[in-house]
Amino acid sequence: MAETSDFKAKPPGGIDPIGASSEGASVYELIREDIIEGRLAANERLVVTDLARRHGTSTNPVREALQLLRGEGFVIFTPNRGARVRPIDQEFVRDIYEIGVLIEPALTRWFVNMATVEDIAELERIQGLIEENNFADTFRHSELDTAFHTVMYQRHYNRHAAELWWKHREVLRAVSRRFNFTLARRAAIMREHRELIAHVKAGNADEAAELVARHVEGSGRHILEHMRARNAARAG
Amino acid sequence: MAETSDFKAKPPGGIDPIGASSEGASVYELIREDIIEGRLAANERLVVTDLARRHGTSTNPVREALQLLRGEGFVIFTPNRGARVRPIDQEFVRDIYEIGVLIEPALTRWFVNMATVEDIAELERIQGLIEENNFADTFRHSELDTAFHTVMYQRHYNRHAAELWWKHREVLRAVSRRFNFTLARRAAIMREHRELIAHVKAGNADEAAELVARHVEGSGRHILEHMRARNAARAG
DNA sequence: ACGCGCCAAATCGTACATTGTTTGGAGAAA
DNA sequence: TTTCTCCAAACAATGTACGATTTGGCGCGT
Repeated sequence: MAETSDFKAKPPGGIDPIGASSEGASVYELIREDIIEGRLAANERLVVTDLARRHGTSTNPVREALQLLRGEGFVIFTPNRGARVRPIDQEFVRDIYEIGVLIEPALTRWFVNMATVEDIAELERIQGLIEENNFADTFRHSELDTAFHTVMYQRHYNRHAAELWWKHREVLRAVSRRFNFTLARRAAIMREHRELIAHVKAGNADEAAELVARHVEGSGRHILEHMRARNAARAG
Repeated sequence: MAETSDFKAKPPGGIDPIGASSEGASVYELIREDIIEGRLAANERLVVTDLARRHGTSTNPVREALQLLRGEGFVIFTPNRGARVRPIDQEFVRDIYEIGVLIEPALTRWFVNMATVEDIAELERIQGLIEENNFADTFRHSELDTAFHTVMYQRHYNRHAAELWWKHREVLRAVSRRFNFTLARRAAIMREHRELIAHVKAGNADEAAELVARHVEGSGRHILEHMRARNAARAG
C-alpha cells in the first residue's frame, strides 16, 4: 500500500522536538515547508501579521513558530526588525552535506553490524522499487532514496546523530527535487546502492562506511553543481 | 586583560541565530543557562506563568523563548501540556560527544592546513595559561580549554559544523564543570594538547586529526564515567 | 542635493479569553 | 474503614486582541 504513488518519507521516530498545536498541519510545518521547498524566497521578510492572515490564525502562533524555526536554523532574526528566511544557498548545502559525509559512515558502520535479515530484505525491496521507478518520477525517487537510508539509520542508538541526519536530509531532498539527475549520477546511485547492499550482506562494515562517504560526497557535489549551473544561468 | 579571572569563552562569531530581545540578558538566555547549568532539574516542568513572574516579564517573551529552546533541543513540548526540561543524561552526553568525535577531526584537519604563525602563538599562549592554572581553578580550566579549541575552529568555512561544535561544547562544558578531573585525565589533556601543537607546527594534518579524535573520545569517556559514578552513588 | 521631521508599518510586550488537563475530595461500593 | 469512581474547581496551555515602541521611508524645506 505504501508502495504506490502516495509514498511519503517520514522521520525516524524518536527525538524530534515537534508536538504541534491544535490542527493537523501547524503553522510551523507550513512555514517550514514553504522555506524548504523554496516557495519563500531567500532573505524574504517574514511578517507576522501577513503570515497570521495567510494561515487564518492570530499572531501568537506565528510568532512561536518563527522562534521554533529560528532555533532550527531556518529563520534569522534581527532585533526589532523581525524574521527573514535563511537562504538555502550553496554554502548552506555544502555545509550540511559535508557534515553528512562525516556522520553517515558512522551510522552505516553500526547498521552493518546490527542488520537483521528483515532489514536487508527491506533494503532490497526499496532498491527494487527504486530500480523499477528508474528516475521516471524524480519526486518518487527522492522519497524512496530517503527511505532506503532511513532503514539504515532509524534504529541507531545515537538519536541526536540520526535526527541531525534527518534534518539535513529534508533540506537536501527539497533542494534536489528542483533538479534532474544527470545520467552519470543515476548510474552511480544505482551502482552504489547495490554495492552497499552487498557490503551489508557480507558484513563489511568498513567498506560500507567508506562507500557511504563517497555516496554522500557524490550526492552533495551533484546538487552543488546543479545549483551553480542554475545561478550561472540566472546571472548570464 | 582577558587573561585574568574574568575570562569568558565566547562563541565563534558567525551563524548563531540569536538576536535577542530588549534587555541585556534575555529570558531565553537565562532559561537556557538554568537548563545547561543544571539549576533546572531534568524533566522539570517549565510553567510559562511562573517563568514570566520569575523573570519579571509577561508570558509572551517566555513562550517564544521556550519555542526557541525547543528548536535547539533543550526543551521538550507535549501538546496542551507545555514544556519540560530535556534531561541532559548519559545518553545525551554520549550522543553529542560521539558527534564531536566525528566532526572535530575534520575541523582540525582544515585548521592545520590554514594555521598562521599567530594562530600557533595563540594556541601556545592559551596552553601556557592552562599549564599555569594546572587545574587549580577547574572553572577557569574549562574556559581556557574551550578557548584553545575555539582558536582552531572559529574560522572554519563550514559555519554549520563550527556552530554545531560550539553548541555541543557548551553543554559538555557545563556538565563537566560539576566534576573534578582525574589525575589520569589531567595528564592526558596536557600531553595531548602539547602533542597537538607540535602536529600543527609540523603541518601533520592527519596525525592532528587522529589525535583530536582520541582527545574528544577521552574527554567524553571521562565525563560519562563521572556521570555513571554519581548516578551509582545516588542509587546506592 | 541633503538633512530633518513626520508617518506608516511592524515588532514586542501586556492583558484577556478559551480550551484542555490535572487534582482533590465527596460519595458509593466492598 | 478502605478503595475506587466520578465530578468539579483550579490550573495552565493555547489563541485573540490591543497598545507601546522602534524602524525605515517619504516628502518637505532649505
